[in-house]
Amino acid sequence: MYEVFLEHINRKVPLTEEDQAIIKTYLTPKKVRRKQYLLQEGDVCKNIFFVEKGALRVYSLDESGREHILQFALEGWAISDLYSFLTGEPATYTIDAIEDSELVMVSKSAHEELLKKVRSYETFTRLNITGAYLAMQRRLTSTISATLEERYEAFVALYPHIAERVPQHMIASYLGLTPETLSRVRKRMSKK
Amino acid sequence: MYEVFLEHINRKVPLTEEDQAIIKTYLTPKKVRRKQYLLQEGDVCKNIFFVEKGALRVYSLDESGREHILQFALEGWAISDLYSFLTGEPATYTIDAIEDSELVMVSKSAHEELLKKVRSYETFTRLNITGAYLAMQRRLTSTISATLEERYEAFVALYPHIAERVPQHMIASYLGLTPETLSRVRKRMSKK
DNA sequence: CGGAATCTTGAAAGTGTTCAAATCAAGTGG
DNA sequence: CCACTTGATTTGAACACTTTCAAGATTCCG
Repeated sequence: MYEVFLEHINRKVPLTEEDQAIIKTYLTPKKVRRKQYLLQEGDVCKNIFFVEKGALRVYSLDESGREHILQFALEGWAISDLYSFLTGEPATYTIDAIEDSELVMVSKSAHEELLKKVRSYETFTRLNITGAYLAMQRRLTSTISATLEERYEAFVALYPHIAERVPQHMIASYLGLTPETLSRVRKRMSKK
Repeated sequence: MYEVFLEHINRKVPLTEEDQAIIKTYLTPKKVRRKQYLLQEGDVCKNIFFVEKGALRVYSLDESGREHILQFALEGWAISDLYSFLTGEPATYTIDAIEDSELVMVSKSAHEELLKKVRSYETFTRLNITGAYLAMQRRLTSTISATLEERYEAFVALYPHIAERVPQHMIASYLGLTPETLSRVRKRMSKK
């Protein structure tokens, strides 16, 4: 158990056997079914989830009830409402499962102790958040300056596995446009 | 010298006198004039800059030569093309000074050594990037789901000091709209 | 003072959204 | 395994909003 997760850390920061043993004692496994909530807007986010298997999404809801997907997470990815997790404020995002999934949970107290006790865990956390920051930076730049075609193309090029597994209206939501528009964009593109 | 920078770290992670002394040996001061480049697209970004005084911006240029501002940086903020800095790839962003500014530079080798030698520096780096990540997440959510009025209002509420010191067309660029549109948005808002 | 940059305003063009309906695909229960 | 219900995707037409292009007004800085 926890192999996917530990292997994922190991790829970024080499872990000693001892580190691995310590880390394991702080982890909790969790299985969720398709459409099941992991976090609902308004609740406090008490965990970081690592995906061992399956697919999830984080999204916000606006006044008119529309969903805006902030992030997808497949195998090897981490998912959380980080602001709520760190501050204890109510979550502004909702997390649910797109497919039946198997997760590893790290609670807030576990996370804090691991940061203190296992330096490699802090380094892993730093590298992880740095990667997430850079990915989001690219996405923001593309959202602000690229055409719809380019944005959809860039998404498929960067996350082909997601495009295959996730319904189109969710990809539209991630890209910040309506399902109708994405359908038309795809049609325009297929004509070339 | 370096007081603003060290004080900024201290606010996030308490530093011992010894830590401070070590860190100081890795820093280099730099002054730049208004409109001066710190980094140009295509060059490799060799430093992280901390602003002690002044105002800077990071932006990308699209095919038609339009500027898209990714970030402003005032006193106490850090600025860099992090992807280029970390990977050694050519920068996709340009950095220049909006006002005459005083900076503290951390070179790549200095950054790496500090991460290894001074644990508080790694913790500071982790907290810093986490804060930047959360700020960008809010911005992305607002870009995708809010109206122009709301986005401009949120920007002014969050960064009043920037709105005062930076020309409007740069704020328009940051928000991802044309200067004309921002002018009209402001007019609409003032009528209420 | 004078030129450059900035901000504002107008009208036309372009682009994405909305709303409604049709088509297609998938999952469920009999 | 088929019939049925529900969800997802596509298409069309009218509409709303932002951009573009051009020009005028204002402010800033050398």
